[in-house]
Amino acid sequence: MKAARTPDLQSTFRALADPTRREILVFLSQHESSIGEVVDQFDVTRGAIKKHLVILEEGGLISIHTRGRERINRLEPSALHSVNSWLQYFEQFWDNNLRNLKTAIEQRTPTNPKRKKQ
Amino acid sequence: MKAARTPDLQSTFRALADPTRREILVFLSQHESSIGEVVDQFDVTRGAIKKHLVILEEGGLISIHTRGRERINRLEPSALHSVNSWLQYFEQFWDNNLRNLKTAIEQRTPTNPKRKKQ
DNA sequence: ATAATATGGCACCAAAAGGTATCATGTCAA
DNA sequence: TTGACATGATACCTTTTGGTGCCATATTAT
Repeated sequence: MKAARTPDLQSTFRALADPTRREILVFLSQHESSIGEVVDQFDVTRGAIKKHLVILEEGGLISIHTRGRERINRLEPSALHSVNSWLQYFEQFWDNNLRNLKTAIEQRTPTNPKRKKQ
Repeated sequence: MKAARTPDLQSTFRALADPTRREILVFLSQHESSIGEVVDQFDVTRGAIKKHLVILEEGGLISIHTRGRERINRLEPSALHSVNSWLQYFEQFWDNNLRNLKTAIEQRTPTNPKRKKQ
């Protein structure tokens, strides 16, 4: 019994880097689909879609289930959790950024001679 | 006057897809740095780091400011906002997923002591 | 001015990525 | 059984990517 392997962050980010794959995810969020149904939505060959689906599965973003002669592709949104966690680290900075944005905007003078050298 | 151009989602996702670039972002979150200072942190040549920084800038994730003969690279966490927004669409699904996960987990061998938060 | 420093730019390279076409295999329906 | 259907698996191609090395240019320190 193969447990849904936990993908590393890299394979998930890699899977998300392609626009077609992100569109596939949106499509699958609306209804799980066979490969053929996915192919019908995009202007590339089945071979290309197949590759995308494999990469999405490697990234943990979908799961593929056999149903007769079809393979049903289902969104696995929990894989986005690790991405979200990674992003959350930066939230503190973008909060600061929003706070400082107002003062920083017109103040283009290099008032930051921070020079840390060990 | 060139406003900080709003990068499209694709260039941001693309910038995030490389592990070295993600590490650079973490490094820059701690202190803005010249190119040379970034180079010192990684085991690749300056040319490679330079390319990474350009891609990060294209993704809106950093800004590059000239200071004398140096180029100061500064984290621009606000670019992560668009990524975050994209992810948020899927939150509804992964909430469902969490809800179903609980029942799924209880029917299986506890292989994953991960806490769910939120 | 001159040398050291910091970076830009370019040519080049191997590997990965995205895509196609083709053939093979498993499954369903008649 | 047999053909149609859905997919798997390859081989192949082109472009992109991540990387290197080298030379040019702009600043800074002496």
